[in-house]
Amino acid sequence: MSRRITWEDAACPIARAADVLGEPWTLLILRNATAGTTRFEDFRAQLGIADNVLTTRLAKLVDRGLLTKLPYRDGGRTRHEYRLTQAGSDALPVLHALGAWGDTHTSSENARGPMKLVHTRCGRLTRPGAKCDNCGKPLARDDLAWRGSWLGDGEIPLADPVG
Amino acid sequence: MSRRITWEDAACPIARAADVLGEPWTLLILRNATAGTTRFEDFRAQLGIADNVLTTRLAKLVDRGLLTKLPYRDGGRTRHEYRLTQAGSDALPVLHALGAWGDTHTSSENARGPMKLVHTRCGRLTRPGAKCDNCGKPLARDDLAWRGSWLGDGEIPLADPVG
DNA sequence: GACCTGGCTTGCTCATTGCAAGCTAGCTGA
DNA sequence: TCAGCTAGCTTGCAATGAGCAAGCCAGGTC
Repeated sequence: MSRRITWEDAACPIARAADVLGEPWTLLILRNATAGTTRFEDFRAQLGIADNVLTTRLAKLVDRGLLTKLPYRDGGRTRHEYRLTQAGSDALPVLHALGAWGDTHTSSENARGPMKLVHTRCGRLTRPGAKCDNCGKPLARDDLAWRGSWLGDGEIPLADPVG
Repeated sequence: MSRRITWEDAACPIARAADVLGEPWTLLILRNATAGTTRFEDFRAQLGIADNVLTTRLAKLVDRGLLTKLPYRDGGRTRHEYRLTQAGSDALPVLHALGAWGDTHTSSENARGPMKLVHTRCGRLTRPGAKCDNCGKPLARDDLAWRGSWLGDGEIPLADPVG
């Protein structure tokens, strides 16, 4: 027997979080969802993930409540998109903590400087946290954007959760 | 071919971090190392991880600089222990972010309340951050302890990095 | 000398991954 | 009308990875 262990019912919240977020691909799917990706095909193309793995990962994220599957109109037909829920958008501090660690303790030839967080209300860079480093106002998710690194040179607003 | 993808050289720091931290078991090994576990046998017993998987995970963590392998005296003989490096201890915000998410968005019959962070200098609970919520002093790693959840009722000081 | 203990390694089996191909509903184009 | 396309899956196959059990080895103790 060799079924992979689950920590879904662990006493430790870190273990329960790692049960979803600690699988290969999941953190990157969440990263891209936070940057606004919603569609199967776009996740596939952006990540280079295999279709069947993407299918199972998206299903698990929906099952655990981080994403929700919503119908949308594409021309005259109905398709589905995966949108962040509140729980999914609440994983943002995890992504920022990972990004900070990665910036400090890893390097890559392909990296073009660290990933930056922009407070669009004042237009300046800030660290993640309760308030903007620059203007001191509370950092609402709607006023945040990512810049640099894998994103190219553009500024990417953080996706709103549904609901 | 089916070799698992590596994000070691990705442009994105989140991806580079996820390359190490996003593997099954790795976050839990780091959690236990932060709580003071240093020896192969203790990791094995505490986590219930298979020996060969533990071997490969520890090796990768050493290779990526999160742990270091140090000799120590056991009776008259030399053994080895795995100690957190600075890079390994800098992953603490990742663990706290995961814990916070897990506390908020997952539940378990086995959970006995959330995991808490104690500022041992003032003896009160605080949230992770730059300063203690209670006494306002800067939160040094040496003054922090975990309490509750998977740890039982005791208070566990956070392991010091070597170096 | 027999046994123990910590830290691996090896061998086996099943699960998961990567890849490629196929499938389906509903569109577009001719 | 009918081939072709597209998004989103599903299926099949080969290779890697996980879980388990057993074995190995050095340096102890009994």
